[in-house]
Amino acid sequence: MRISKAEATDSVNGSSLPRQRRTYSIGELARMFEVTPRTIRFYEQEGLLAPERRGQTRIYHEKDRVRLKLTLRGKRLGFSLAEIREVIEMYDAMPDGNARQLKRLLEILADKRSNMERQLEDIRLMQRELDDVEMRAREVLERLGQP
Amino acid sequence: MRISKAEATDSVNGSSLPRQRRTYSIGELARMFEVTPRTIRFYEQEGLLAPERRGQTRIYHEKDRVRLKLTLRGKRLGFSLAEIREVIEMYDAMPDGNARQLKRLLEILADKRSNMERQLEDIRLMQRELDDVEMRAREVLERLGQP
DNA sequence: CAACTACTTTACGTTAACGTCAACGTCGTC
DNA sequence: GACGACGTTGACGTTAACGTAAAGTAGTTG
Repeated sequence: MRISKAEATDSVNGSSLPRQRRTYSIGELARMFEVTPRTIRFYEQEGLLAPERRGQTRIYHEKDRVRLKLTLRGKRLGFSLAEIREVIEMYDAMPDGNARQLKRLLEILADKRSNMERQLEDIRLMQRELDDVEMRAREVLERLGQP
Repeated sequence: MRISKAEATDSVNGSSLPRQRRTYSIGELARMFEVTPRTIRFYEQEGLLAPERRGQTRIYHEKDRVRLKLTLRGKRLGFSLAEIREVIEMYDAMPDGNARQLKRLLEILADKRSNMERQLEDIRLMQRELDDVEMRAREVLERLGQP
């Protein structure tokens, strides 16, 4: 569990200004999200990214950046790369997806939802624990005469 | 990311009724929390649990059960066993803890807190994504004439 | 008492998610 | 034209968190 901070502001699809012709090198992207190039290449190998190529070199567009962002967010929520890929793949296949696939997608989404409900509850409970522990710790500190 | 459900209701320390003389075998505990005995032994080996012994056999009390519960909750929130152990250890050492240790504990707690703040935000964002994807999926299904 | 069942230790295997290192190509620039 | 920064592809190493299999013990049940 890293504690990154940047993650470049930008909404996911509500792009009002199509000043989008920006591209990124693997290094830029890596610094942006505080990961290593190795990580990004690994995600590609796992089917989470599919950047353009100029010769050997990878060229990343906005779409790729957004995917990477979603991937990292998913990771922080404890999803495996395989799970994330599954959703991404289905999302991409959506416009022409058959009914069976779409229903499967809805299932997965429902699953992730309940997962997050549980996490919300876990967080609430955990916060109480932390409150409790912190209170006790402060009490002891008090008794030690050290504010 | 498993989707368990049980996790035996019971508050963490607000025990109004001290009908506490219940103990558990490793198997009982395992079924309770839907983990394997192996997992529980592993947690002990990693210093997260320290059950009583009757001969060779492990005997778990309420205290151990609560610890296990907190451990699993921590895991679902993405904490490593090492992190969880650190907090548990400091918590146990609290009554006679020196000021330095206590301040360190408060630091760790603050860290976990900010971690969870971020997770809350991640969850909100992720829920929006899911809403979005689900909407699109339903639209396509609609167009296929299959409610 | 034999067969279960649940428990134990020891030890090696496995998986995910990268890290690390080698060996090489390609720019820009001093 | 040598240097440094950045990129590439293998390929092997590493860590966390268990799984799995072997081999033994302890209680109880028909």
